[in-house]
Amino acid sequence: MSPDPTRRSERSRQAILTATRELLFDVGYGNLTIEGIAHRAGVGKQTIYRWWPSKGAVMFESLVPADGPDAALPDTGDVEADLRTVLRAVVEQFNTPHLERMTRALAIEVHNDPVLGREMVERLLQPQLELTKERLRAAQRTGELAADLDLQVAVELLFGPVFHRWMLRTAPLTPEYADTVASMAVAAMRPQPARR
Amino acid sequence: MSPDPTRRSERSRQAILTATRELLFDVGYGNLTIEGIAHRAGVGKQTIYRWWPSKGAVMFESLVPADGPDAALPDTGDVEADLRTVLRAVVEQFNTPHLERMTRALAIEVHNDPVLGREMVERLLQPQLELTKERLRAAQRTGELAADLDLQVAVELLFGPVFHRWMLRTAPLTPEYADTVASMAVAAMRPQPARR
Amino acid sequence: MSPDPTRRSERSRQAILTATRELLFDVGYGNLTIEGIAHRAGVGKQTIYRWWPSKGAVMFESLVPADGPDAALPDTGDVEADLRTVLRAVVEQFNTPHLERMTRALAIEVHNDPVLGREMVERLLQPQLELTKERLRAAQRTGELAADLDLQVAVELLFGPVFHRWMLRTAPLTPEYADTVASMAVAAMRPQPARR
Amino acid sequence: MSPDPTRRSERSRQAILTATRELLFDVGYGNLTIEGIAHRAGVGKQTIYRWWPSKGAVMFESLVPADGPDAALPDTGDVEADLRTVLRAVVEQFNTPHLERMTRALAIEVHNDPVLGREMVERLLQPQLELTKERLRAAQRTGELAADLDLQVAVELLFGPVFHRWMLRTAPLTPEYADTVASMAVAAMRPQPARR
DNA sequence: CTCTAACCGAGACGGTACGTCTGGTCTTCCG
DNA sequence: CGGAAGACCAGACGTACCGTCTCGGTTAGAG
Repeated sequence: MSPDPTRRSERSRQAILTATRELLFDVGYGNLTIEGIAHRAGVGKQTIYRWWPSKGAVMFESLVPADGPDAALPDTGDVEADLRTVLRAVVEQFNTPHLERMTRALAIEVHNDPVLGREMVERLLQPQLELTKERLRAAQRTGELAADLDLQVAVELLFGPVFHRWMLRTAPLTPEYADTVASMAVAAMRPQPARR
Repeated sequence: MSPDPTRRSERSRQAILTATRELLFDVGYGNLTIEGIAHRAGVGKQTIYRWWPSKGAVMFESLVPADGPDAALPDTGDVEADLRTVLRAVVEQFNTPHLERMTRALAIEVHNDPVLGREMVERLLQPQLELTKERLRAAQRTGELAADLDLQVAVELLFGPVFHRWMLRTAPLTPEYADTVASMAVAAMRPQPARR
Repeated sequence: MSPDPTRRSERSRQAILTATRELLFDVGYGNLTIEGIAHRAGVGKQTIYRWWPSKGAVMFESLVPADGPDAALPDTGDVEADLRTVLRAVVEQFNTPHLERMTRALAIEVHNDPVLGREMVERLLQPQLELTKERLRAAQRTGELAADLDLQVAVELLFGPVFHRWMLRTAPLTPEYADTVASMAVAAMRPQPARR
Repeated sequence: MSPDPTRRSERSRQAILTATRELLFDVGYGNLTIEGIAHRAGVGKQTIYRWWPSKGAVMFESLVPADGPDAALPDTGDVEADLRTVLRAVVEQFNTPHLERMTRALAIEVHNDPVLGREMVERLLQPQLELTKERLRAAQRTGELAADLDLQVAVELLFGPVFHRWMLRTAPLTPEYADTVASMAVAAMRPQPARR
């Protein structure tokens, strides 16, 4: 029924993924076409349709990192400082033009196609969030952060504001902004003293 | 050069905007076409192209509320409670299927077209954020919140986590989640005691 | 439903028919493509599909003569001589390379598509046969040919052998062959003396 | 270089020819594809390309009769009667739907591919014509027909009209028509008395 | 009775063309 | 003269086949 993966040409696969990445930079996601990818990759259209169900799926796979195992976050003993470092990195990534293009393309596909979107989030985003959660867990153990903190909420408190500003372009994404968000989020995550 | 707006047929304009809204629900943004809108509205394509520069612009205008002046947020004297109410309303809106569809369509267009996106944000989002900021200002005056709080950061701390979870579908958007986010954000916004 | 012929662009129509004729000569019927016609004519594919149901229909229309009213056959008073003239003309036409190409293309379409084939035969062939029948009728009136001759059979007796040899390439099509066929066919069409 | 015929799988060969014949009836020549044949025959495409140069060649071979040596024509002593029998048989064959389909497929290929066409004519048609010529020769010996009759012309005079009517569908192919053509053709072939 | 070369089924590959759909522009005619 | 209607050029869509090319797995004849 579905094609035999052992017969698949790795050569063509790589050419398609590379061409997709290049075209994404050159012409943008809105002008990305299957025909364009096939032509640039020197490949028949059917070879794309045989292995991917949609344009979004090709783009997604073309952007999945070759995934060496993600390095753990730094742990200086000061969780707030470490999270500032993380958020500054995120902000920098959002400010890098070609990474921004790619990320917006992914975001559009997340909105367009829930199924594919879920996979993108799981494969591209969750591993990053997981690293952050790991650092937060360590901070819980040292008592820097509240023991009963919901870690999923915590990462959203950290990254949500940055996403919001990036997506909606309501203000510039600066390193200082990253610091502010990190500080405030950590403030909310610390063990709350008497209050309550 | 550009068409004379006094000659414009209000009848056609309304038909186009209504047809756009209906099609957005029926077929989704990805399958929304200018031809489809023209046909459903009983209008020539040229009439659309004459008055709007792009598909996104038509959609945007079709979704702009008839804008009675937005009511101010409630002020019970307890800013945290009031913000919980606000976030619960946002969550409910994100959980209403046809509003979700519309919002995702807008989000896609924000990513696609920065110029149009800016306008959308200004006309549809900023007024809502402004109301929230107003409530926060009141809370600053009563001393509930820190006097030096950056209000733009504050609203992002409130709405960012909800956007993040909605956009990426990482976990269900529940009223309890709204409460948690509101509480934590407010915790970060209160005057910080000795610390610092 | 079907397109409004009053809106039709005569410019495009002529460009398409001309391009079709040229391509028929250049690349042959087997390599004639709709895309090729559209490109050569500087026309969108849809403009072809809007007005013609098939490749054969375009080709057919491109080959229909601008039809000034066909001149009558010569009448020298000697029907056999006149028919030799006619058959020699047919043979010459079959021996002209680009006319042969066109005629074989038409023949293929006659076999392929009975409906279109019928129309081709009626519009392209029948008028020629009718002229011949007219000449035969005159010969019947002068007593040269049998009064009870079935004219449809008569024209088939004249042209059938030539078609046969042309189609099947069983032997060269020479003027002498035309003469022989004309003579024998006329012999069969003359009033048969005692016999009967 | 070219494949070793001793290794050829007779099983596959037969499966291909059978599948071709079946598909010719089922879907028609225009919709006959190599892939379809391969699939129906349970055979790889390469096995077809290895042994035949073109679709037409496969079809041709699939239609070549198993050729027991063709029986001679009847000889009742009355050449006109015998030829009526022959032409009635031809007419009947043209009126048999699946034989008609096959014959039109062959005709198309004759027009398309002169080289293959020549082979088709030689292998499928000429043997039949030869039998007819043999009968005509016998009639020449008995004096029924003119001694100087060109036999190639003679068979074309007999079969040409029938081909013409069949190909162009200008009128129904009836047994009476066969009789008429036979009678007139024979009239033209008899020794011409004084006339000329 | 192996060994090995060729054929075999299968089907992926780079391509071409199909017929359809939509985008954005241009043209015609109606009110 | 604006607007409905829709034809126009352009070109991407996803599908069907083309003819070539691997891939293992028989299979048959030479050693």
